[in-house]
Amino acid sequence: MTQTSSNRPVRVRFAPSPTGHAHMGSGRTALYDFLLARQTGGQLILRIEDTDRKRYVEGAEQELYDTMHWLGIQWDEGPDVGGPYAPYRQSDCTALYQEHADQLVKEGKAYPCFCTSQELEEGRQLAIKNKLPFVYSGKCRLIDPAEAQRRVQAGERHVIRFKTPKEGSITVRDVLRGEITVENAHLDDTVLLKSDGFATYHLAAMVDDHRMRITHVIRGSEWLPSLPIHAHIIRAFGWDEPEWVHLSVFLKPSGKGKMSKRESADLIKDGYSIFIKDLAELGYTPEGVVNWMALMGWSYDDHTEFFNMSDLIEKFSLEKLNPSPAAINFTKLDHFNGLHIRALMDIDLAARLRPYFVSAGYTPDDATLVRMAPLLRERLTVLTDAPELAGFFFKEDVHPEAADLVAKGLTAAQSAEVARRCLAVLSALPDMRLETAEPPMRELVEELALTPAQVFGILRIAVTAQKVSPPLFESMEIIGQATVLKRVQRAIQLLETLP
RNA sequence: GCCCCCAUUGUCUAGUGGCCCAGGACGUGGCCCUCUCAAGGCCAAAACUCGGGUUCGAAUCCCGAUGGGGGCACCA
Repeated sequence: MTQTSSNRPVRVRFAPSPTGHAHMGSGRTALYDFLLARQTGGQLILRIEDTDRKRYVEGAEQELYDTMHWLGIQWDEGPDVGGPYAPYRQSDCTALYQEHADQLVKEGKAYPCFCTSQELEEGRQLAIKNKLPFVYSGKCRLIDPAEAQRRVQAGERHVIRFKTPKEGSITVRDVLRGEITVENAHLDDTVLLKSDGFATYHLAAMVDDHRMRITHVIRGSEWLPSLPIHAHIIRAFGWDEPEWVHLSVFLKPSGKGKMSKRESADLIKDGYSIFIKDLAELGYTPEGVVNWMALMGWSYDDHTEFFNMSDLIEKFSLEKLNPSPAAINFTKLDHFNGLHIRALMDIDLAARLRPYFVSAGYTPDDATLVRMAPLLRERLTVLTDAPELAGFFFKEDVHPEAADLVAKGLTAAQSAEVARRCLAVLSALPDMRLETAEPPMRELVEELALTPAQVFGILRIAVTAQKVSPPLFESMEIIGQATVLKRVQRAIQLLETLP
């Protein structure tokens, strides 16, 4: 049985390679790791898997830390925070992996392989021709160990391969899928140590998971095919296996195939991205992103979908994970983001909006931002919507299109007259508060025998220069009487220029 | 080509033999509210891939087909 909620503390690890931006797939894995660790009072370990020097990207590690922290994920052990099982960066463990590989060679469970990549490629071609699995021929298994040892010591270029059993089968257990049995004949003699002396994932991850006392390995299902090999390696060392949890893959929004680089580029044009760093810049909140990611492949019950981090820590369970591939649904992200924006308090929303106004070129003051918050809250899908919707609050002057000031069903001259009547009413007011401004304006609408839409429409364009805006009277209250009157006067002038 | 995994509305899912002529959410359409836009409320359309079993009874169990996905590197 799986041990999860209300069970003993887990030790889980999030083990990314610093090869690029963190995407939602790794974000979701890290999230589940974090939730499980917190729920059980266990530990989350961050481990950097940088055994491939060719793919290493400078700065990726720092960006990863920033991204995870933005999401609200913290770890208990890692290269940046230390811990009892250091080092937490695999490039610092090269000697350790070599010792483990040597041990297997000495025990006859692994062997040096001197084949060149050209020979390997020929082997693959042969396999295609004979409709056989693409596995290594095992040619170097036949070399006498003493002879192999001599060649290694002579400095001949080689790798270390695992001696996978050729007979029988192996059964492994995945928490979401149950037992999986594979014929050993279909398994490869996997490379453990590369010719540059660095370990492959297969060796390094198994050694580290063991020495770091990892209880649950949560990773993407692209690892499922190599799970039997990993089990063989672990058993060769005589270690205990962790619980294996292979998460479903994400499909592109159409549901046809995995996300590709090209898809990602197209996505940005629509204001979406699979990279978490981009999501932050596009105006998504960590709460929205977390809620959305958590529900991709996991569910709680029939009617609860709104979760914050502490809800998730309480409710998450491995049992409710879904093994089938899931199409990414960005409109659902929009939905969750809107929900979480609406759950924000005024002061919090104001603080989050500030940088977006700044980068749009405005100089917002905090007091105004806080007063605007209740007006914007229900109208935002992403935080980046705010400057376009509410930039007029911070503009000295506003520049409406004259034609837009003409109300539906009225001429320019009639609209100008309406604007003048509005000006008269508004300038007679003691202040611009909603309670003082709205009643007389409603009376004016009746007196003119027009609709509220006509009169307030003219005013809206005059004051905001926008056809769509936050509620008019509340907005005028924030802008203040002097500015409102100035803008209405300007609108009258504009209307008078029209034929 | 070989191996593995998966399969409920357009999408994410609930559902573990009778409570299901299948529930929720997003999206879509309509209505209400309304100073615009949202938000909110109400309503609607929309699914158990197919074929065989097992059983009194199957979305649920078994087999097969089909479809989808993943993997087959000295990448992780």
